[in-house]
Amino acid sequence: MAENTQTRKDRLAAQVRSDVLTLKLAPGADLDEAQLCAEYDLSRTPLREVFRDLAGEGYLSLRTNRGVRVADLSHTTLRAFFQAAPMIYCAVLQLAAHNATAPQIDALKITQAEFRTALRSGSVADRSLANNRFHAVTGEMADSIYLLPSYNRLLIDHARIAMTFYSPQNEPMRERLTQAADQHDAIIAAIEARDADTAGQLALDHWQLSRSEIESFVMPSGLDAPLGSFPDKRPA
Amino acid sequence: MAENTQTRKDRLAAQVRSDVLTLKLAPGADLDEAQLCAEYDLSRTPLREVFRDLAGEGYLSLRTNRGVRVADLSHTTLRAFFQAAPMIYCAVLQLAAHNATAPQIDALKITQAEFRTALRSGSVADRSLANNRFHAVTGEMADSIYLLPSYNRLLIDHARIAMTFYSPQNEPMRERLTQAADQHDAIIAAIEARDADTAGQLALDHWQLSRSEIESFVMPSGLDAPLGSFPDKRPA
DNA sequence: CTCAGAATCTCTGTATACAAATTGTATTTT
DNA sequence: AAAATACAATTTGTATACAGAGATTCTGAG
Repeated sequence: MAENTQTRKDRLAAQVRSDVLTLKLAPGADLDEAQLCAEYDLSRTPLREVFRDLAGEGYLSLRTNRGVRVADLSHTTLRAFFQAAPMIYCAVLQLAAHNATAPQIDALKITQAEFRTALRSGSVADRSLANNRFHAVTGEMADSIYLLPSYNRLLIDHARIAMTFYSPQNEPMRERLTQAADQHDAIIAAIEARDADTAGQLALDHWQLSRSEIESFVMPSGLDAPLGSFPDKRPA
Repeated sequence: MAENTQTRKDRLAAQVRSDVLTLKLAPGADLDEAQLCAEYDLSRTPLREVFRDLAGEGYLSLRTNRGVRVADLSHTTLRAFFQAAPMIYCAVLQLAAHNATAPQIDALKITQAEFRTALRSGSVADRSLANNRFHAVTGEMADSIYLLPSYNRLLIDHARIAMTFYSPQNEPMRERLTQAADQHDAIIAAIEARDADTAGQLALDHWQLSRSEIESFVMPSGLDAPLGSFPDKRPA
C-alpha cells in the first residue's frame, strides 16, 4: 500500500503550492477533499494532514466545519504587505550573505539560470514560479528559523500580487523584467562576496522595482494629480 | 460524543503551548500520543491534528515515522534569535501603535495587571506566561499577517530562553523585573497615544533589558575582557 | 563477553466507517 | 409570492482497525 504514500503527499503539497502561487487556484477558492483524494490516490486522513501543513505555511485557510480555502488576499493584507516586505527582504538578504554555503550558492545560480530561461521562453506562471524559487533559496541561505516563517509568507503573497497586476505585452514591463534579472545577478555576486551591506541594499532596490511595478497598476495613469482635479489632456 | 470535542482539542493545544513555554516540556522532549489521547479523551486523529497545528506554530516538530518532539532550542538558534528579535519587536510595536483598537488596549491593560500580580505573588512560570501574553497581545495589535508568524516564534523561544537563564532569588533580577513592568506601562502609554516612534524605541529598550539579562548568564563574570587575556583580579 | 542478525514488539501512518454539522431544497404558512 | 421551517443530501469531523516502519530484545556465532 504505502509504497510511496509520502511521495503522493509531497506531490499534492507541491502542486497546491504551485497552483496557489500562480493563481490557478484563486484566493478564496474552495478545495474539494473528495476530488483531490481521487486525483492523488490518498485517503482523507493524509490529505487533510497536507491541508493543515499548507495552512500553517500560509497557502490555505481552514474553517472548522466549513472546508478548506485558498488563503485570502484582500486590500487589507496589501497594506501590511507593503509595510513588512522591505524590512524582511533586506534582513534576509543580509543574513544570506553572512550564512550562505557553497552548495546553496550553486543552487541559487541554477535557479537564476532557470529564471532567465523562463523570461525568454516561459509562460507568465513559469516566470513567477522561477522568481519565487530564486527568493526561496535566498531565504534558506539566511538560515533563520525566526525570519523564514514571515519571509515565506511574504513570498507567497508577493507572487500572487505580482500575478494579479501582470500585463504581459507591454514594453516597460519587459524592461523591468530584465532589470530584475540583472538585480538577481548582483544579489548572487554580493552573497558570494559575503557583502551583507550590499546585499541588503540590493534587496531594497529589488523591492523598489517590484513596488513601482505594482503601484503602476494600482494607480495607472496620472492619478497623483491633486485629488478632485482632472488633469487637462492638452498642454496649456 | 462530540459535545465538546473542539473544546478538548483547544484545551490540549493550550496546555501544550503553556508547558512548552514554561519548560515543563523541555526542548527535545518526546510526546506520547497514547497517553495524551487518554488524558484529553481524544482519539488519535484529532490529537494528531493538534500536533500538526502546534508544529506549524513552532512549538513542536514532527519527525515522520518517529513521533513528535518539543521544538529544539540550540545554541545555533540562539544566534538567529538575537539577530531577528530587535528588528521584529521594534516593527511590531510600531505597527501596534498605529493599529491598536480600543478593546485591544483594554485587553493589554488587563494583561499588564496580571503580569504585575504574577510579579508579586506568582511562580516563575506564572510570570513568564503573563509576560508572554502581554507581548502576544501587542502582536495582535500590530495586525500584520506577515510579521506575526515570525513574531510569535520569537515569543516562544524568548520565553524558553528567559526561563532557562532565570535565577529567582537574586537582587539585580528583581530589579530588572520591576523595570520590565515599568517599560510595559510606557509601551501601553505609547500605543494609546498612537506614538509609533516612541513605541518602537521602547521595544528596543525592552529588548536591551532582556538581552542584558540573558547575556549576564551566558557570560557571567567579566568575560568581555579581550580574548586570550585574563583580567587581573586586583587593581594595578 | 561482544557483536551481528533475526524475530518481536511498539509506535507511527493510512484507510474506512460512522457521527455531526452545514447546506440546499421542498413544502407550508402567511 | 415571499418567508420560514423541516427534511434530505452533502460535507466535515472523529473513532477505530489495520498496515508498515522503527526500536528492542533475544539468540547464536565468533
